[in-house]
Amino acid sequence: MSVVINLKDVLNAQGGLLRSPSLAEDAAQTLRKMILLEKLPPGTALPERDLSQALGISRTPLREAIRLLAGEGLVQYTAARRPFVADPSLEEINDCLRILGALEALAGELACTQASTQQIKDIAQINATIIKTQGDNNRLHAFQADMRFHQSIVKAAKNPPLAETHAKYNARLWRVRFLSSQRADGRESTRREHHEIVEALMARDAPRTSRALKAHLITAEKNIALALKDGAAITEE
Amino acid sequence: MSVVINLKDVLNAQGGLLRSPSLAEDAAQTLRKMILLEKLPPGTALPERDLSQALGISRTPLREAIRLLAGEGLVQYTAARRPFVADPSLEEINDCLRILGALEALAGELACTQASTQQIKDIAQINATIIKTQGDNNRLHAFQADMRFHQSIVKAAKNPPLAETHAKYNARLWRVRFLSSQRADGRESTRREHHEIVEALMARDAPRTSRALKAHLITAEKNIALALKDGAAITEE
DNA sequence: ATTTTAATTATGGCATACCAAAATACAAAT
DNA sequence: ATTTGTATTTTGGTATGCCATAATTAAAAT
Repeated sequence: MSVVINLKDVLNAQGGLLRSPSLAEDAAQTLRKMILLEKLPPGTALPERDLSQALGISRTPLREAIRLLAGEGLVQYTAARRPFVADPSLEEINDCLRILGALEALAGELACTQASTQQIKDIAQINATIIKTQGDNNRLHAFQADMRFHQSIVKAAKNPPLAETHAKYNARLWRVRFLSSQRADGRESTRREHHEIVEALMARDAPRTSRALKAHLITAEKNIALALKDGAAITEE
Repeated sequence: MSVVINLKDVLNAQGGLLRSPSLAEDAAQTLRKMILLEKLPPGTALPERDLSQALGISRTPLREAIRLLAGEGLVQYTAARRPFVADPSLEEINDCLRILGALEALAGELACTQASTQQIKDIAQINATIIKTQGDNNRLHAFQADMRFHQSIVKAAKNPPLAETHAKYNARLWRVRFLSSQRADGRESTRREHHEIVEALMARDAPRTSRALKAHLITAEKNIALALKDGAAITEE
């Protein structure tokens, strides 16, 4: 062809400020969303050529995006190194939940000594919002608020690597946790446990906070097991 | 040129069985060793072209190798997205050690219920070997035995994601832990703490094992701080 | 009809070339 | 000598093409 246009420039001109510097990260974000919202259900093959064409980029950045997701555990490889959307068994999910529990317990412990009073206030504030929007029919918003609650605790621990690893396991478990959050079952116990967590944090009682968070994650484990039993939109192993 | 040789084939023919299926992973392993042994000291720039040429591969797999190491925290990026060997501050090291402590505590807890008696015997055996080779002058061997001790505990927990994340933080801390292990200081307390860990495991006492491992990592934190104070081969921040 | 085997196709791994932006070196001006 | 502006070089990001192998299909033999 005679005229070559640079996609990056075009998008930069159009999108204005909010452009990521890398197509790979953009693609990773897009694929992440598609996986979590089950546009790409567990088990789906992820051929480089098709996907890159679908996203309008070349194989190189798409490949990198898939590697990123693999690092997060959202994508796995077959023996022949073909990537597909991870399809974790209940056992694997529980393995991850226990890790998440340990990470959040540590975060809570650290937050008791590291968090500013403002940060603890913020955490309490987020929880208040969760309670207020309890009745809303928009489950996605409620769920995202819950995620913010946990993230703000981890952030208050002021341990960047911890925040990073926590975020990774969070992403990995996002789908099943969202699924589980859509059931009314655990809602009351969630409310109670959140309250206990906030109380413990405000008292800056590290062991108590740690215990409360660990217990909260065990409850989550139970609720997820129930949600998966019901089948819902989840593919069975 | 007229004759094109395929490097992969040549290496396969030469190296025999022990070939990794991917140049990227090979390169990652090579670079990992170079970083840990300080052939590539903290702060060293990692330009894609030079490195790929040095390793005899193209930029594509080298790039992927660097991304892998970045995922492990061994490599960081500048604002301009130029990779360099990570140069963690003492604070960052301590952040990681606390995470490692939480992970190993969880592993010990799980191992108490999940490990086979054979696995616990193996762990005790590894510790016996460590004690036996205490006086050896080959500190690298002694250190590697210590690593095996901790890894075998994590393995006994039978939680693959936990093992993976643990390995990652282990790699990230390998250099400083090795450095610290070369001092005689903490050797006696290490011996004592290892003993307590093994005892707790054999008793399958989960809280005790958890406590012992957490305490062991806190000791490590202290020893590392001392080792870094002395300067040694570590670049100051 | 079933199993084997051969041909074909699909797919990931790798090398290479080009581009834009960042870093650097250098020149000129003060 | 210091600073500022400009040219040059370096470097990471991306697209593309080729290759070897795995996956699949077709054919043939039993």
